[in-house]
Amino acid sequence: MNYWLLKSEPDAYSYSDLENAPNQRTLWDGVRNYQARNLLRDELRSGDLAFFYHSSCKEPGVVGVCRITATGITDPTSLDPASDYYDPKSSAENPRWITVEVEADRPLARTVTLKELKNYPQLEDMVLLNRGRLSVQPVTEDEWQFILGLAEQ
DNA sequence: GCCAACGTTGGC
DNA sequence: GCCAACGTTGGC
Repeated sequence: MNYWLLKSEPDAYSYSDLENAPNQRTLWDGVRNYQARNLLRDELRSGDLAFFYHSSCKEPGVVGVCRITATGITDPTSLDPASDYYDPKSSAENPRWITVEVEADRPLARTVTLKELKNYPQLEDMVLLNRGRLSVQPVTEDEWQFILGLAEQ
């Protein structure tokens, strides 16, 4: 099993929005970055776990855990001319944007803030801290366990 | 294929 | 609102 970190702006879609969604699941749509798309398409597997990270907000940080429940799904917003995420270069026959379904697993006992994550040498190689703008990114098992531990402090 | 201009992300 | 760090676009 692999671990990931998914960013979302809470004003657009927060962890509590996921908890309140039907079946506590949602399609992780709207990603329009090829590096992130390649991870969604090729690397994420059903059963993998991901941190839910709140970005561009008052207190950026990890707020919860979610689980990947389905993969290889064409992003429907890319085919919808009415969507902000519509991409005329994508089609049902040759989809350009592939995504996954996620399910809320559990909220962290507290938000582990970005500010705090920067303090620990154990996390200095985290993608989050070194490649700021990637919205889907891998987390190592050590990083995963360490951050879960922080949340319990 | 290079690279300048431009757009976006996201922390602060 | 600012701006650094990228990513994308498009002329050449």
